[in-house]
Amino acid sequence: MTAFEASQPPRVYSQLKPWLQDHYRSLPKRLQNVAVFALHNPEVIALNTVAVISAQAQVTPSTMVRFAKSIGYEGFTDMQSVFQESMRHVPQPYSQRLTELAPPSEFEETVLHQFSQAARASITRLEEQADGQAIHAASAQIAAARTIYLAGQGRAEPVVTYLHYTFVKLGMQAVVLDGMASAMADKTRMIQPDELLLAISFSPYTANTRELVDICLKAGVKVVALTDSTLSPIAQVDDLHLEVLEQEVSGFRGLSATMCLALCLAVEAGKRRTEGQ
Amino acid sequence: MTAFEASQPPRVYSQLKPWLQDHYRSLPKRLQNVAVFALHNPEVIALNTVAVISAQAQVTPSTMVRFAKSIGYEGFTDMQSVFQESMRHVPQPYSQRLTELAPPSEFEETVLHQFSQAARASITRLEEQADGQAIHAASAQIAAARTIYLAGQGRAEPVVTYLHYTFVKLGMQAVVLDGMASAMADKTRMIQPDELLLAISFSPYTANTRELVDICLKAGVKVVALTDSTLSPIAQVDDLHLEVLEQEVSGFRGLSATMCLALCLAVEAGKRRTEGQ
DNA sequence: TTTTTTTTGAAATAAATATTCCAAAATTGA
DNA sequence: TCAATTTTGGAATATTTATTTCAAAAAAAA
Repeated sequence: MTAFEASQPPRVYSQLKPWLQDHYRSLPKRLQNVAVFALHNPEVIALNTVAVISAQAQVTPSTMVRFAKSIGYEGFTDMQSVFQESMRHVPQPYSQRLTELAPPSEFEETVLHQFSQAARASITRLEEQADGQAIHAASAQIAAARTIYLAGQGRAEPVVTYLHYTFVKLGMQAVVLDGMASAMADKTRMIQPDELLLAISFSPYTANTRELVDICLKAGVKVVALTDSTLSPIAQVDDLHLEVLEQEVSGFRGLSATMCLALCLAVEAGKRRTEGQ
Repeated sequence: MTAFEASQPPRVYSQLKPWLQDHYRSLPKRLQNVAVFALHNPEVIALNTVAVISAQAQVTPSTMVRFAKSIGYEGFTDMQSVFQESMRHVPQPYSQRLTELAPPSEFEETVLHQFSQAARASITRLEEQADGQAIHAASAQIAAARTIYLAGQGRAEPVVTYLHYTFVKLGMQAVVLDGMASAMADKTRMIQPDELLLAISFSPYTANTRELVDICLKAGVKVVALTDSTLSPIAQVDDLHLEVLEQEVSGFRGLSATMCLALCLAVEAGKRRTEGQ
């Protein structure tokens, strides 16, 4: 028994978060990991057995029980009941919320509401209209490439950053093409035929990225493009391109659907590579 | 064993309802009651033990088990797993059985589907749980700042990039803090009291960003933090922080909801500034 | 470094939970 | 009505699941 015997642990999920936050720092490393896991996966804790949960959290069952006790509960079972409580009376997912139809009474539409709806609609649209074949082919080419070069500016740059992060995490070699326009062109000319350019470009289109695509195509380097419409200059050329269109809200376009597609593409490619195919 | 040995019972909740309706009339009276109870209280079945459930349904535990068997399941435990499935927001990749509904179509679409669903769920969660007051206060502080400094590494870096892009587009001065840890600290020490640090940090947490936050707080510089949970080291300090949690799919977290919140924050701040308030 | 303390995982144990069995009750068919 | 059949509940059993224990490993202190 370590501590926290004085005050009782919370019996409702909403109070559990601050409680955990208070005690987090005084926990050992492994138990801190469990704390993070618990807050991030409440539904897993609510619905599974210690064995299953601890496997997912990458700890042993003992650690799971220990965690429950060290934050004040009688045991795992006791703690689990609090997580289960959070799932009761929760609006069920199978009650399909029609995205566009949402706001019933609340006349006051918050900005967050607007952007959320736009994001959800964009993702739904991506899901429905995405070219499965194209994603298939693109991930295969990415998986086959020795090095992945990433190009994109402006609104596409966060996508490049995210893809770079994800590829590296997956153990794939990825390089971001940045710097001055001329320097980027120079770097691009060094790309080998067994490597690949993944170009991301959105409206308003900059000539720069198109230029890099042209250089690669001339040199026989494979190119995969990610754009917001076939009107994009880099989709003109007859090569592999994926399309994702973000819904606009008062002149602003988000990146929610784009990020979703990017992650999907990266993971798919990573999977393909580890499968050796 | 009474019947239904020929065709297998459904493994997903959505198919369970019609299945139950089909077999309802051929069940004994007491088991019919249980069937009605099950359809009306799926969450009770998902979250409790036979003893508790059968008490609520006003039958004995034996009857509960018999019911599960008579509609084709191996036992109560087997049937319960189907009810639990209905409560998970995202179909778990670890879920053993893809047997029943495993789509013979393209596998790629399934992966996209998973990530899309996770993204939508995350956005919905953000919308429901977001602290409107906190967003309000954060955007006000950002609007008031002469210059906005952005810090974030790893998975947070794309968010930094996107915010920088958006702020600049809105005509607000924004600076990305990057480079070596020591250089970042030096830059941070130059931040003035009428400026602001917008720090983004996700699990697994790096000490670095926390350090920058500490420097600012000591110097009396306003800090707004964006994290994935209150366990984040930068949420520990008593200052303004926003929370956004991305649903995980086979170990990968997207950025869809985060990007949505980031855009919201930036636009809200921009609006506030042009309104001169 | 060495010692002491804390933390951790594997195996053993305890507790609970689901399942089976069987006799009693209810239902059905003559 | 009475016998045959089905259905049901309670108790016994088997299985699963949580918990505890203890020695090894790791971390902290000396």
